[in-house]
Amino acid sequence: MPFRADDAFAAIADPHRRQIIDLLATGDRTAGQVAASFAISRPAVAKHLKILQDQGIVLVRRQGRQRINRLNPAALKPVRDWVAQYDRFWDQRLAALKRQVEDR
Amino acid sequence: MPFRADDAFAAIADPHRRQIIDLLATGDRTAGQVAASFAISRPAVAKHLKILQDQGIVLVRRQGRQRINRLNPAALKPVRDWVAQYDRFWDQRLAALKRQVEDR
DNA sequence: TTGACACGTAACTATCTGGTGACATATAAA
DNA sequence: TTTATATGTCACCAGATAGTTACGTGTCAA
Repeated sequence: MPFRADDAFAAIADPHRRQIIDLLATGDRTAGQVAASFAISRPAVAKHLKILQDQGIVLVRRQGRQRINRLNPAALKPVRDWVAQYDRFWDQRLAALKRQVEDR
Repeated sequence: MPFRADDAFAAIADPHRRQIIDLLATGDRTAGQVAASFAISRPAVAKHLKILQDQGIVLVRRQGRQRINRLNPAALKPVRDWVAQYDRFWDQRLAALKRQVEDR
């Protein structure tokens, strides 16, 4: 049984999708604008966008015949939290500070 | 051209591999011990371990006929750093503190 | 040396994935 | 209404992935 790519971890596994996220971090973009930034075809980008949308990482609002994509970084929190477990292994000081902040 | 799963992001995309990482975080384990913790076959686990080893996320030392696997969380840093870019979106305060620490 | 054990590595299969081109739909403009 | 634009979606393909069983290799014990 192969695993289903249905979580945030799988969503960010693809380099193109990470690039899309990084691009949207600089500002909202229509699907066409996003596609124009990549060498792959528009349908390929649309698929990536859909996967990101399904995970809530990208939110869409319609504006006329355009669909404006907006980054929702909060959806990355599961990934961030999982990885943050291991912060202490490479940065004790930072982890200690972080715990202080979070426990407050 | 499909993407090659050859980075840390792809390595942690599989739920089994994250479980292996979480298991090794509690202590070193032989390949057999790791395999015993999962419903999938031993070769399947061996493959996952190899992928993690190739990324440096898991280190191996031989001890007689055993191969002891040890977690090397520092190899997760690329993931952590990428995700951390977006910390500020959901926790301004924490991000500010972090920058203070890191810039020092 | 013989056998058991721990482990890695084929070889193979089913399924998922990312990609493409062609087509459908909906909105804006002429 | 007609045409152009923006976008989503379908059908399909090649390659990657995760899983299996079978087998090979090296090490310890009797």
